[in-house]
Formats: sequence, C-alpha cells, structure tokens
Amino acid sequence: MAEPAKSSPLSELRIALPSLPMRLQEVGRFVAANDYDATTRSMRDLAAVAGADPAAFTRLAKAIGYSGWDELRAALTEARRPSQIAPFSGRARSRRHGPNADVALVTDKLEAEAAGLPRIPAQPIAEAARALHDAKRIWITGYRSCRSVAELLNYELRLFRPEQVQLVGASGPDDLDLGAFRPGEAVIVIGFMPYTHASVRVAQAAYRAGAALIAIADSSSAPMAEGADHVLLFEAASSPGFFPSLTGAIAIAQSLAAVTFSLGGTAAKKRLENTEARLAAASTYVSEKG
Amino acid sequence: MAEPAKSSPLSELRIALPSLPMRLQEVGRFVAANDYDATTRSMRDLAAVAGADPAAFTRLAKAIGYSGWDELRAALTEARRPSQIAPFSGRARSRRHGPNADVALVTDKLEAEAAGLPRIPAQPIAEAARALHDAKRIWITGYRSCRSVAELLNYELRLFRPEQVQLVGASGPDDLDLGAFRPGEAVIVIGFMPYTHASVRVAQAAYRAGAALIAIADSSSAPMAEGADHVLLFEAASSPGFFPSLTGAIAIAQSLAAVTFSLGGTAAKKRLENTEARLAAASTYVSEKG
DNA sequence: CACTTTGTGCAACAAATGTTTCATGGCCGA
DNA sequence: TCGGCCATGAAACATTTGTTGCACAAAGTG
Repeated sequence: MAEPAKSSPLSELRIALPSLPMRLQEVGRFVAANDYDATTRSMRDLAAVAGADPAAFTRLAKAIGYSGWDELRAALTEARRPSQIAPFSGRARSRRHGPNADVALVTDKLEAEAAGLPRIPAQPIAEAARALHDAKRIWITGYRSCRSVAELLNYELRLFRPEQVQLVGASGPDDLDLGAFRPGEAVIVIGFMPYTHASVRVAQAAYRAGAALIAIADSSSAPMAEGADHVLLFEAASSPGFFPSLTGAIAIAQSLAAVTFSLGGTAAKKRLENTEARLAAASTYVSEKG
Repeated sequence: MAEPAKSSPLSELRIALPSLPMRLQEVGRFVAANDYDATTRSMRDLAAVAGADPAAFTRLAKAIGYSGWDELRAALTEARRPSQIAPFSGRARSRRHGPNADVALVTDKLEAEAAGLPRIPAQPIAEAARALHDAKRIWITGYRSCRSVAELLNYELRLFRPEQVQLVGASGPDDLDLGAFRPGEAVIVIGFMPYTHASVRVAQAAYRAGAALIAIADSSSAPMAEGADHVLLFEAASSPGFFPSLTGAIAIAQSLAAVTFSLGGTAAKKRLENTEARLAAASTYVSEKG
C-alpha cells in the first residue's frame, strides 16, 4: 500500500475517504468540511448536525488509523494550533552568504512584515477609534522603541485635535502624569516584550482612574493589556532581524488615527485645514515647484 | 468607567481581571494567554497545566457574567471561528456605510500597506547599510511625522553604536548641527511631501560637507534626494486615509538597522548585549513571569 | 437456499466532564 | 477578641462524553 501523506490528519482523512463505507464517507466529508467544529464541539453534537450516528465518528477515526475519535480530534486540534504561524513554511533558511546576503535579508524582512499586516484584526481598531472619538482627552504612552509609535500617533491626532491630545512623559522620564487621568478620557499604551515598568504603571493608573484604556501590544497577555478596554495586537517577532518589527504597530497607529479622523467628520476636517494653513503660513514646507 | 467593549469575551475577561480575587486573576490570565487551549482542552486539563483548582475556572466564568465555564468556552470558541478571520478575498466591498464602514477602512488600509512593502527596492537599503557601517559617525534627520521614523532609527542604531549616532535637532528646532558634518560621516534624512525646509537644509549641508547622504523619501525627485548617495524609496500615498503612510519608511528604517547590525558582526553583537545588560540591571523591564 | 460477512443504528456502559457543596483558613470590621 | 465574610481547595454530584456490545438488514459466497 502506498504510504499516505502523514503531513496532516485532514489529508490522511481525505486520502482514505474513497475506500470507506458509504456512511463513514459522509461523516468523513462532514469532518473535513467542518474541521473547526470537529475540534471544538462534542461528538454527539456533530452527529446531530451531520445527521449521523455518534458511533460513526469513532468508527471513522479507527478506520483511518487512530485509536479513537479522541485521538483524531487531538491531531486535528494540534494541526490547527495558531502558534505555528510560520507561513514561510519550507523556506530554505540555509545560511546566506555572498554579496547578496544582505539583500536577501532585506527582502525576507519586508515580505514577512507585509504578510503580518493583513493579520491584524481590524474590528478592535475601529472600536478603539470610537473610544478615542468619544474621549474628552487623549493620553499617549510608549517607551524605548515604542516611543516612535507614540510620537507618530501624538502628531497625527494633534493635527485635528490639538488641545486634547498629550504624550505621557513628554517633559521627561519622571513626568508620568499618572494622577492626571480622569474618567471620560482615553489612555493609549504601546509596548511589546520585554515590557517597561513605566508603561505598565501608566496602564494601571489609567484603569484605576476609570479612563478608557487602549493597549497596542504584541500579545493579549501583555501586562498593560490587563484591564484594557481595547487591545490592538500586532506581530512584533514575525520578521527576521535583531529587533522586533514595529511596522505593525505603526500601521495600527495610523489606522487608528485615520478612523478617528473620519469619525470626527467636518469638524475634524476643518481643524486639520486650519493646522495645515498655519504650517503653510510659517513656511515650514518647501513650496511645490511646477 | 468607560463603556466596556462587549465585542470579544477575551476583552470582557481582561476588563474584569483587575477587580477579581487573586486566584481568579491567575486563572484569568492563563485563559487569556492560552485561549486556544481553553477552547480545545478540558477544564481539568487546563487546571492541571495552570496549577489551579478546576473549580476556579467555573468561578471565573461566573465572575465575568457567564452561566458557567461551558458558556465562556463557547463564547471563546465562537470568537475564534475562522470564517470571520478571513476577511480577505470574498469580502463584501459594497457597503461603504453603516457600522462596518470603519472596519472596512482599516482593512483596506492594512492591505494596501502590506501590498506596498514588497515593492520597496531592497538593493539600495543593503548598500546604504554598508555606508552606515563604514561611517565614523551617523546623523539622523526627520521632522514632523517623520520624526518618529528618525527616532526609531536613532534608538535602534544606538543599541549597538551608542557613541556614533546622533539625532539632528535633538536639542531643539534650531539645533541643526549643520556645521558639524564631516567627510567620512553619514547623514540620514527622512521626509516626504510636503518637504520641510529644515530637512532640505540638512541634506544640503551634508552634501557640502562631503558626508555620505542617505535619503529616505517618497520620491526620487524629493529635494533632499538631490545629491544623495543613497535614495531609499517608499510609497507614502498608497493607502487610504487622511495621512500618508509611514509603514514603508519604518520598514526601511528597521531593515537598514538590521543589515547594519549584521555587518557589524560580533563587535556589534557584543555592544548590543552590553546595552541589554545595562537596561536589565536598571530593571527597566518587567521580569518574565513563569 | 443457507451461511457468512459487512455495514449500520440503538442502547447500555464506564470514564471523564463541569458543577456544586462543604469545610477550612485568612481577613477585616466591630 | 469575636463574628461575619470571602476566598480557596477537596470531594461528591449529576451530566455528558466517547466507546462498545448487540441486533438486524443487506450484500456476497458456496
């Protein structure tokens, strides 16, 4: 007999499918088509939905080489585990040498970061933007490398809400403003592993003050995500290089600003125009050449 | 208290976390950090791994408003259902209004930026990195929104070349250091349309001083790209939203730092380790919990 | 036709699951 | 110091789970 492709339990199932009795085929197809429910719901539940006998699932599992349904389900569960979010599956990671090694590193990095962006959940960003829109005042926090993200967000939000946005710790490392948070305000904390004490302290202060807490982090188990009303996740470690990637955080920050701006309607638009006019009057920018 | 985000059971959990008794906090954190296992494995299994009492899971679920662990798990399971996690291809692009308009805006933005990243030319980045590697001293310039990119680059390069990297204008808007540039040094200027006068002046000063000029810009016709030894292009206008995209510039900056670091070899590695050790000694970071 | 083999549903089974109860110990207010 | 309260772990509970034995029907074989 030809050795079946052991790669995934699902492919094993599909391969064995045609040589199975009719009823098991039905059940097998059902499992293959609904493998998420297969891993999460009970055998009897599935049987009810599929309109089959519960015993058929056990028999199916045994028919394709497992000791029982439990073992098949465990295999399916492991196969779907999201931890292996390494979509660069078989990429030859053989040590690159030669003059093109650097170029290859850059290309890899850019590709990896591009792949990470669409995986950012959009819904929480839209919700967080609404919270920002409703906030009377917005505080922004980020330390070390995340400071750049914080400052970008601060800059963009200030373009159309100049008086209501402030960077935490702008006047120095000890200026934490922790006591200044009020209910009805929003506090944004940006950070990834390893997390700085200061950012965690800001998050806790925001929570205690009853302000809306928005965490932009690399993991939902980040300490500043505890108690957060909105957690916006990005993948910091998904790309090669010695340093975590910040493109995801930047993309989140800019999306957040964009949606908040669009929620602001004509009022925000007007204020943005004012700001731009002021900058133009100060001749900050080089005038466009024809 | 801010309006709680009812969107995801996970966020409900995080919100309620700080007000829970200690043991339930532990269990809650465990669930938040291992939500995949929470949906797939049994309560007793989880309790064994988490080192907690099985009853704690039931109590946790009740504490945050569910009738029991089964209901919480069902909610987590539904939240993870992959059908809604694949907003890519078949997304309904018709409805531009209503409550989903914001989400659509975010998704579009992220996709557009993801598409832009692989279009960034890698070769010039690698060459510019070599220029940085050879430079005795590195100056970094960026104003307005580009300041965040400049600061990120400054931060990352300083991790392994602390004494040779400096942000132009760090001491204020008038501290332009224009007279300080020397041959053998490198000057990085970051900017996009509309271009600030200051950045153009820095670029010109660098050119006159005979320093290696690296321009990170959105167009090869940008004024600071004139006379530059290396021009690194990104697409600032490729994504929707009121503000030009900076993910490309960030990606370039991080790639530049990564390649420069790899060119630095063991010496750079050693200096990075020293910096990390210093930060750890200052207990800047939250220590990892087991 | 008799007899075996195989597929299938049903029901009973033991094991495992989530829940509840109870006893214990620590904490805070009187 | 006492008494009530809450948090917590262990054990007992009813329920649900996956499994298996059995009966019956259909198909295959002599």
